[in-house]
Amino acid sequence: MAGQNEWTTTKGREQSRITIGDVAEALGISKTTVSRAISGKGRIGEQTRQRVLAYIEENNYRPNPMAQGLAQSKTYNIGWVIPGDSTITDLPFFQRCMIGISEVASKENYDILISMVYDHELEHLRRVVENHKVDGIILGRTLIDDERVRFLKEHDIPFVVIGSSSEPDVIQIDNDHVKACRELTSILIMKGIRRLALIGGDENHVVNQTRRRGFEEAVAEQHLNEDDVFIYMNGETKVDIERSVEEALRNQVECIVTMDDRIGFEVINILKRDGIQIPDQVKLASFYSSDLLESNQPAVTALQYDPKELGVVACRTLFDMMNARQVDEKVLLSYEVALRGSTQ
Amino acid sequence: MAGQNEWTTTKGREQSRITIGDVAEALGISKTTVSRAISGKGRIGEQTRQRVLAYIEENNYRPNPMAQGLAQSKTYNIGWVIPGDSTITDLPFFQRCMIGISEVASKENYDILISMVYDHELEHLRRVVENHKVDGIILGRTLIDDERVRFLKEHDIPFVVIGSSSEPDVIQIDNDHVKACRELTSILIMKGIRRLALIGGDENHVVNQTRRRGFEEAVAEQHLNEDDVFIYMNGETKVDIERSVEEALRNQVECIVTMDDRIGFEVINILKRDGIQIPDQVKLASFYSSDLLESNQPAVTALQYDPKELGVVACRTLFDMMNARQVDEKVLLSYEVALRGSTQ
DNA sequence: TTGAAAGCGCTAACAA
DNA sequence: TTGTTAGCGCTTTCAA
Repeated sequence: MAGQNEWTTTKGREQSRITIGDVAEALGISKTTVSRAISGKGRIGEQTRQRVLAYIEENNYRPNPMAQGLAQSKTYNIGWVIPGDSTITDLPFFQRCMIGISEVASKENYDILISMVYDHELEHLRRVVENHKVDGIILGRTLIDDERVRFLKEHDIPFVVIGSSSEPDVIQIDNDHVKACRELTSILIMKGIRRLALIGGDENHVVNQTRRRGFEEAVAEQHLNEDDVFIYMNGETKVDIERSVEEALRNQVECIVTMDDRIGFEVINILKRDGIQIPDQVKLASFYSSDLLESNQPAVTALQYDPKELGVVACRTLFDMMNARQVDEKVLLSYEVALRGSTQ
Repeated sequence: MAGQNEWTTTKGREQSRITIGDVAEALGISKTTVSRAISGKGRIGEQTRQRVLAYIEENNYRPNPMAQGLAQSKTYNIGWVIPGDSTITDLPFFQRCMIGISEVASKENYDILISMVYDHELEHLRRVVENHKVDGIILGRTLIDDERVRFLKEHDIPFVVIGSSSEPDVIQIDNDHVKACRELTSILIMKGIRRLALIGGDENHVVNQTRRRGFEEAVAEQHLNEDDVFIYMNGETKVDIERSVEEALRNQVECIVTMDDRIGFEVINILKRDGIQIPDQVKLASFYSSDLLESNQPAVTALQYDPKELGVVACRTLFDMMNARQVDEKVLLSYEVALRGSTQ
């Protein structure tokens, strides 16, 4: 347990590092030429280019990103900001987004600087931005009134948001929640369901508002009786959800729709506990799917999105912005409705 | 949906940036002096120091980390590597570790470069290391035979591992799993339990091996009959776990011990489904706790660790290494045994 | 206690 | 097509 260990100094390591100057000297050409061979910018003879590339490959030379950064005012990092209060259910979503981001970023030789920031606690975000540690930022979940968004707008750094924002002039990548929720709800109604409840989470999250809107639009379009529809928001704790479920059942709804997988999962547990059969006694659907719901018995009808694709598109868009290309203010990705046993 | 948007060029933004030269000029002193005031290195008059600091504060000047980096061969980034195949149950653990890491790193003006790497797919890790994007690395979960560890050792970059490694000369920060598992197991035995089963996960994870060892040591110390003890490893899927539980029950164990919260949770679901009462018909304990187990009815007896503290210690240790200070090869953090209703 | 000057490794005008 | 020459913004000898 107590072995001691000492480290070579930084200097010791760095000595081994080969620079663009070394390459140039070895090849009897100038640094500029080497630089051009690497970057592809500027004219250069195909022959020299190959020679340089070959040498570089062989001696596995790598440009020093710090030096590149200093010369080009670039960091080769993008910031990935997720909420500090992420729960276990958010995490897999962010993880998959990140896989997409990472994939795109890697191709451009960029890395991901991660930053967890709590609402109203921008300290870390501020550091990253003011220290110019990143060239652009991707923001995870957004709130209705998001300080982070406002902060970034003020600082005039390229950023995109995964999710939707109520703030104007913010580049957003999101799934088409309104349309998706409208479609799923409509399908349920067309299946003959006449009384239904929606149980949702924090009203301050843009996504929850959006889902609610989709639900309500379907209800209106399908001319459902308003008295047959029950909406319970802010289902944060188990107790909240329990109360909502009870009330929904008391109101004899035929189907409970939950806004996300966490709530869906809680509802399942409550129903199981009380011995209420899905879908025989009450049907269940969710506006967001996950393993938890898919592997349930019966599997739960739900909307399916592709978080990784969100990450990919967000990152591409961010690069467009960083390169001063035009981008759409809002991109909406598609979704799938997965009808499963819980609404049979 | 289709608003167009264009971005100011990098140049436009950078113009506003104030440099150490500007500060020096404004104050009528040299860049060197300003640099000294900021870094605290070298002699400098208290008066000038204050004057510089005040000016900097007022005009909120920030040193350009790229330039600092280039001059000092530092990146001011540390790498945080987590397995690409992390599951929903791993994520909260990593998240909390990261909070601890971030806390320590921030104080040293460091940021976190995150990298998800899959087993046998070191590409991204290689990029980060070979491009010298980080000054040191913290590795998340470790495997018995970990390619990442070997890769990092070869590259002679400071790194620490959260968890344990079978590889020699690797700096490790971990909880004292052996002792913890031995203690919990002993307590169970001393409570009078004579037949018990252990259900564990992937045998290739160091942590699972370690937990098993603790369990076995307790069994030996307490002179339990070997025929009364059943160990089932590699409980990856629901089906695996189901089989283990069935077998354990057939063997009439009095208590099931699970290696982590995921398995514990599965066991709970199986027992509930089959109408087997905890703790009346069988007791349950887990070598790793989480919300899932704590909020269960009855709450599950389990070992409690503090992932954030792991992150804190890991990061501090890493800084020690980066500064060529001596560090212990292995640091073991403590734990708590939480006795709850499931073993009453 | 302060400053001048060189240099970190790379890019980009401008010349040739 | 290639090279020369200034920087990028900061640190760090070395000298004053």
